[in-house]
Amino acid sequence: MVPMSVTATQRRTAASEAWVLIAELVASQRSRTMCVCSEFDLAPGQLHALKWLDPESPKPMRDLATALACDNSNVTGIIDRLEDRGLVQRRPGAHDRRVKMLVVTPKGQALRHEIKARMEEAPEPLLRLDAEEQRVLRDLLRKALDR
Amino acid sequence: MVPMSVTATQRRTAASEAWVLIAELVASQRSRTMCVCSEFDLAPGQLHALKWLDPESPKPMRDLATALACDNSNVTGIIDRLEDRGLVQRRPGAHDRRVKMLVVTPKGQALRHEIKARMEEAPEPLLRLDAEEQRVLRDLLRKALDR
DNA sequence: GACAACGGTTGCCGTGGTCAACGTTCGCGG
DNA sequence: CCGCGAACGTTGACCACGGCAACCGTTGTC
Repeated sequence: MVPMSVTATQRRTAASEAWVLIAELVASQRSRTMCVCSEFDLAPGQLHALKWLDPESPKPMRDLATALACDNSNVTGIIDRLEDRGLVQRRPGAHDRRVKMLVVTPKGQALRHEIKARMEEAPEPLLRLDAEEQRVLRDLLRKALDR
Repeated sequence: MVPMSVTATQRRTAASEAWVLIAELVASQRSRTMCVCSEFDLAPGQLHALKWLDPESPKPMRDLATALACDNSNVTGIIDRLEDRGLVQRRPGAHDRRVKMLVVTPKGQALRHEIKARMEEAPEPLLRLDAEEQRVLRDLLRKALDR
């Protein structure tokens, strides 16, 4: 076995354990997420796409595909359905006629706002921490994610 | 607006912000999860099922459906594919002949072990915290999840 | 013994994941 | 200026999974 410093070993272990717990927390909230989907009659992919889109500045479909970590062709279908509902609009790119920019309609913006509000509600396990602990947790995550 | 104590307001805000950051962290690791899936040539559902199954004690399909927060009929297909690969086995229930217990084969156990090892690797953002911060993060999550 | 309830399977349908192939557009080098 | 490769989006095919309804065999209860 390759020798490893004590601190390096501990670093990996604690972070790994934290990661497992995070995965567990998210998994335990899966049904709640699904509830939000059915509440707004949106499929998961459509929900994620609408949540990611920026009403302030239209984004090319390519960027959405990257954000969702999926194929380009996949985004076509998702946007098709969002467009059918009048939540999003395809608009030809200004400088590059290959790209299509995704514009969130007013109707889409309203729905997006509701969705975000519902999804940002903290799950029960986190609410069991006291105020100080919650702040510490938030700050650690901010630091890790470089915010 | 309904009056609310300062502490209650702060509680909700900090926990909610933490939750948003957690969602962001998990989303940023989606492509890595997909890599693990393709690495072992398993679809996401099959991977989660195999990960959840307990080689030590067979579980009824019903419990798996509950754990995956999905319909019973869905589990049938997932187990079909895992069984076709010889990773799990259906076994008639001992006391109740309606239920089928899911047994992980030796081959399935080996694969499960590999999968868990790969999925437990901490993502890069968490590794940027120092050892002490990682421990604090882990302990907070443990407390929240009641471990 | 009839009957509701439960576990699992099957069918159908919609969503979304991959991949290959295609049309349009862009940028670059000859 | 022309040609060529690369990029963006779409389409088609195929599979994995999500829900729902209907069904069968079993179980527990009245």
